Amino acid sequence: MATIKDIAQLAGVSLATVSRVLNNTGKVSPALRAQVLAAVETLNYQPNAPARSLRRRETRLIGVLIPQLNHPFFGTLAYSIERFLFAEGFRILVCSAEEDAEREAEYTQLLVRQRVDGAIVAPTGLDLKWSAHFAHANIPIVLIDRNLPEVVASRVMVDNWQGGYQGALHLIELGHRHIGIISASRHSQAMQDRLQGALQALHDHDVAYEVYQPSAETLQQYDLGFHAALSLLAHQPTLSALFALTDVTAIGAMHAAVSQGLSIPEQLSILGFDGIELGAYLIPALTTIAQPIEQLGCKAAEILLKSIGRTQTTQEHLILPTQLLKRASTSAPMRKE
Amino acid sequence: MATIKDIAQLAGVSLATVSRVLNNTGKVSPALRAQVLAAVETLNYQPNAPARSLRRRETRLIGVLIPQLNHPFFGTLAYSIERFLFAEGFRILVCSAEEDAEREAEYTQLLVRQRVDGAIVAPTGLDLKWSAHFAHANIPIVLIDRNLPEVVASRVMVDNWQGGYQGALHLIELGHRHIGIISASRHSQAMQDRLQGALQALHDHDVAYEVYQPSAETLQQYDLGFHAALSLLAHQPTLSALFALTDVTAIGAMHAAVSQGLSIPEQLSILGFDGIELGAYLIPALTTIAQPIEQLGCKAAEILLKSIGRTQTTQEHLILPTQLLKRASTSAPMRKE
DNA sequence: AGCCTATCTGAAAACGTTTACAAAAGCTCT
DNA sequence: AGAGCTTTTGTAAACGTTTTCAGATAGGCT
Repeated sequence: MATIKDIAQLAGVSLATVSRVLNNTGKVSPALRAQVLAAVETLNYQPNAPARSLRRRETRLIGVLIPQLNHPFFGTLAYSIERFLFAEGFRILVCSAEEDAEREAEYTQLLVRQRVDGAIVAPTGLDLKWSAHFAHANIPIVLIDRNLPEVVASRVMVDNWQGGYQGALHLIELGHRHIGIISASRHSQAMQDRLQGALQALHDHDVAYEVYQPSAETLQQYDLGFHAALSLLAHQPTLSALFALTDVTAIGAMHAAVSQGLSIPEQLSILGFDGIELGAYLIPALTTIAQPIEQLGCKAAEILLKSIGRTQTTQEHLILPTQLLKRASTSAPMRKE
Repeated sequence: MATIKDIAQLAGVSLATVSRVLNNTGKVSPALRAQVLAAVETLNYQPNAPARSLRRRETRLIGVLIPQLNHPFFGTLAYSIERFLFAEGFRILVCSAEEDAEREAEYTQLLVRQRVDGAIVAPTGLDLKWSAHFAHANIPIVLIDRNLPEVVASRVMVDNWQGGYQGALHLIELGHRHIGIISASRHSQAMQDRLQGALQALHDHDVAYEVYQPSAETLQQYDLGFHAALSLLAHQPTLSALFALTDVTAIGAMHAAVSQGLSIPEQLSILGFDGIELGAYLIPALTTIAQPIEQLGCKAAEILLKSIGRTQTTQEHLILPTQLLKRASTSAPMRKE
């Protein structure tokens, strides 16, 4: 691989001059500039990023730490971040913590060692070790999706409470009077907020409900939705709608309903939460409370970029609204006679 | 951030000694080792990866260049690669080319500049510029999923022809005697292989068929499946099964069939190809010819790692078999009277 | 010609590691 | 005590950039 030295030699100039034309910094005469450029061309020179990072003390690398890369929500998130940052000349290092605090901390150290210029992290929330690593290395971070009050950092979140309210309201307005709610996790703040929002709407309109809370954290979301729906439907035959606090959970619930011979939405309405793309592919397509995933990623990246370089920045807290995506899995309840 | 120098100072030893204990290389007395380790601990030292890369002339970074990160197939692929390489102490730099040759080439240069130790690439196939960049920089690559005969490199592929044959055979054995095939792209070698395999099976068993080939490349796979199914069903009312050469295309076809009031699989069987996870979530769950996605990623990573460091390696060509995932979207044709 | 400025160029020092080499220190033996 | 080892340690030179600083060159004046 050609280095700046080779170029200097071939062009008959000094290292400094080469560096200057490569970076468009300082003054260099048109003649020399042309020679250098020619040499760059013939040698097919590509600057050595590690060397440059070492000297410049910046890597133009951003760490993206998410709980699961293969989950459609986080996949889309990573994708939107990648797109935004690419345009700004940054690359991303994706790390999938697998919902495991150990792995999360390990990955964080890796990012620190890599000297990323910043990081966007959707924490597992199980542990805060990782944040100390970033803090100690003085690496700016932006929290995304999952709120952790203890961590001081900018954050961009979704208004989960409002989403929960909105979702429940949708079902109420359709005419449902007995609604099942399937929560996806007992410990996640986001889930609690969604649940509280939904409950508020139900109270406000004086509608009956049942809540299913998972006992253990270990279950996969799909299975959880499946079992939750089965259990709710068995014990509460008058339920006419299910509000699953996660799309994947909602899909599990859909399968459970079908397995019981119920038709959706005629006999049972099902509402999800997240707005992942695959929901649109289902039959019937899933009505859902959509998070602005793309925007979440872009805003986080934008805020992060602003805080890189600054020594002291104020923390921004951005809360984005959810949106009801009315598709085919919800409708007015069937009249029972 | 603490450097090796700070450690040396605090521990009262030389830089070389610190480096030696950090890397477990060379001999160092237990006493000094302990002092160094203590200093590392108190200073919370994290090695500077760029500096290390510069000196060692290796980055432990692997580029992963895929056409679309948000496509479930490639998302899963990236994920499986990430997992495998993490265990081996490598990180990945994911790049999503967006099915755009320009972007692909641009990303390649980026990876070269980053001095990745190797790359796994699923080429868009539109152009070969990228491969020249890697070759010139002497960076080993492994081709995955899409075969490009012109590129000299190891590759791990799926036996698309056999998958096509297997899929058609499945439908034939169910009793279908008039089968529609929806190809997803006219130019992709993989699609052609799948198509040829399917046609062979149809000829071998003397079964009638219709093929739909997209005219332009621009359509999204889902829309393509939708329109293809609509067109086939309109012109060929005796079709009892559709074989879509891509899962997402199959999903489009499913929606089209439902929109025509057909029930799946009773009135129309639908078979996909890829084995993406979301197929299992559909109702009815999609029967498909599954690619061993996880294995594809792991094997590619494994082969790549073997060739890093070696100056001259033989090229490996690995061809993995597909597998029929019998789910709910195919069945024997309904008897018509 | 001589001086002053403005412009351009190059030598050399950094950035944080690893490593070849040499120096030092500890042995064992005569 | 010193020779001849082996083991442990330190010094200094790389790796490929960027950047400071001083030096060179050229032009415009008197």
